[in-house]
Amino acid sequence: MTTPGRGLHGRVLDSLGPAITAGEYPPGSVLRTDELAQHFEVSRSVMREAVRVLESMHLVESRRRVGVTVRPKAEWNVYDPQVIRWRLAGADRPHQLRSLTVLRSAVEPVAAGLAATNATARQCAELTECALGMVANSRGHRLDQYLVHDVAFHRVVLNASGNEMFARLGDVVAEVLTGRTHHEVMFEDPDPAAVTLHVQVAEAVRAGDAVRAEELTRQITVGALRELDILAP
Amino acid sequence: MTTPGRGLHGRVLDSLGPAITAGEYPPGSVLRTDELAQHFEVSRSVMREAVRVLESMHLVESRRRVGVTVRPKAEWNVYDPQVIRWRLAGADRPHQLRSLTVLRSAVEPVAAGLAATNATARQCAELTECALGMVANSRGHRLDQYLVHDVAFHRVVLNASGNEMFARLGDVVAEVLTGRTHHEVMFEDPDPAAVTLHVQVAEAVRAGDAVRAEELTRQITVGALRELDILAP
DNA sequence: GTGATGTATAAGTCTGACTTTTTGTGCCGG
DNA sequence: CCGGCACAAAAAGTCAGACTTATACATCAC
Repeated sequence: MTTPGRGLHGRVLDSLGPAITAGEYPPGSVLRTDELAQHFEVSRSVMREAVRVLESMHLVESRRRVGVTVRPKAEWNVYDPQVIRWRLAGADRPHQLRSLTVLRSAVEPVAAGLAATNATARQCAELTECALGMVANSRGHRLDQYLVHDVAFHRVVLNASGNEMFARLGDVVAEVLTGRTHHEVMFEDPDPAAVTLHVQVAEAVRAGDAVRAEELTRQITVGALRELDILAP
Repeated sequence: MTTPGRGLHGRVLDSLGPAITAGEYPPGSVLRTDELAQHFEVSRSVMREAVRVLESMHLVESRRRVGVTVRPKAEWNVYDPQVIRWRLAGADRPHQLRSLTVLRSAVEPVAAGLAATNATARQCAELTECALGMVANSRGHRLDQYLVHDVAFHRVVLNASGNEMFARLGDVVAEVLTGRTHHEVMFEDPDPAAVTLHVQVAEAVRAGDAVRAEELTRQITVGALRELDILAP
């Protein structure tokens, strides 16, 4: 699904990044570049590049005469897609999934409202296409195909909003939806009400009805929150 | 305000990062590590570390036998605080400010609603303190002090939401508020209505009234959107 | 035209020596 | 006993150079 680490430093990151985000090295821990290089059997230059990347994600801080110290969780760049993937792959996956779903519930309705006024004809067409694809695969345990269209749907909405910050959350939403399907409720068919809501959102966007698109999307995200027991049913 | 680049590679980034985000090297441009190293008068190792960081921000892609190519804007990690700062310092500052304000308008109301149910007594106290500080400095061209309290206020709300993704947007909001004060309307005193709204939000959060806190904060963000002519007055 | 082969290129890797900053310590004087 | 100052050790930071590897592109055979 995700491109594995390019080059040696990438493979080091694939191993060290998840270890840090998983709390294997608790905040305040001090690592030394030379030891890490030995442990991963790479040269110091490669190790230094890996540390630089971790530093740019605010996962660690490198200081002279001290070493590489792990920063407190609150300072991590939690919007970095790489960090998100590492955390989703780790132990606090459920917690991460909740945080991201709450974020979705704030962003997606507003994005849908903007999409209603900004979407191009092409995007409207894609939207209805995705919605139809969801309908077509909503019964008979065709969850894989359903998921593909669901992800595409939300991606188009975020892109159509015309706001680059929203657009960049497409990957995040994709991860959340995929994670939910593959780990929570992969047995049953999707909620028919949710499917209907997606179709209606597509209609509202096409009709340019911002208020309606926003409200309908809010209902979709409310459903997502309920699934994770963040809201009472 | 922001920590300048630590070490040589940091100084290279301070120069190269803004150049890329400003479009000085348009997407698709190919740079070569050796040339860059010469240009910045640093060794290849230092240059490589800088490129690695840019790569982790998805600003560039490094491929063998090709060089370092600048990626299209749509792929940049626009949530990276460093990238945000670089862009705010550059030419498309107005555009960036708009995008971020729209993001605020989506996130902050929801965050305020959550804060109403999750804020600790300590946080409630801080909130009223900030609000009072805003009131005290809302007249007589004391914009600097007003700004300090305004930033602190929104930071507390985002932290009190209990959602780590929201909390991490504190820096972004701070940049937006600071940017607005220092470049848009720094002559006149702040809108009295906005000041009142902040006080009322503090009250609502303290009272645990989530719906009211959300609605009031929505009014604040609507005001921010109007200021940038994103919404009609 | 298509496919195999070769080659030049730029990134990737490694090593070792050297520099610089910073922390901690220990000595000395007060 | 304490405060400050100088010194030494430790770890990151920097550099230069040699070597390796992947790959785009051109060339050639069919």
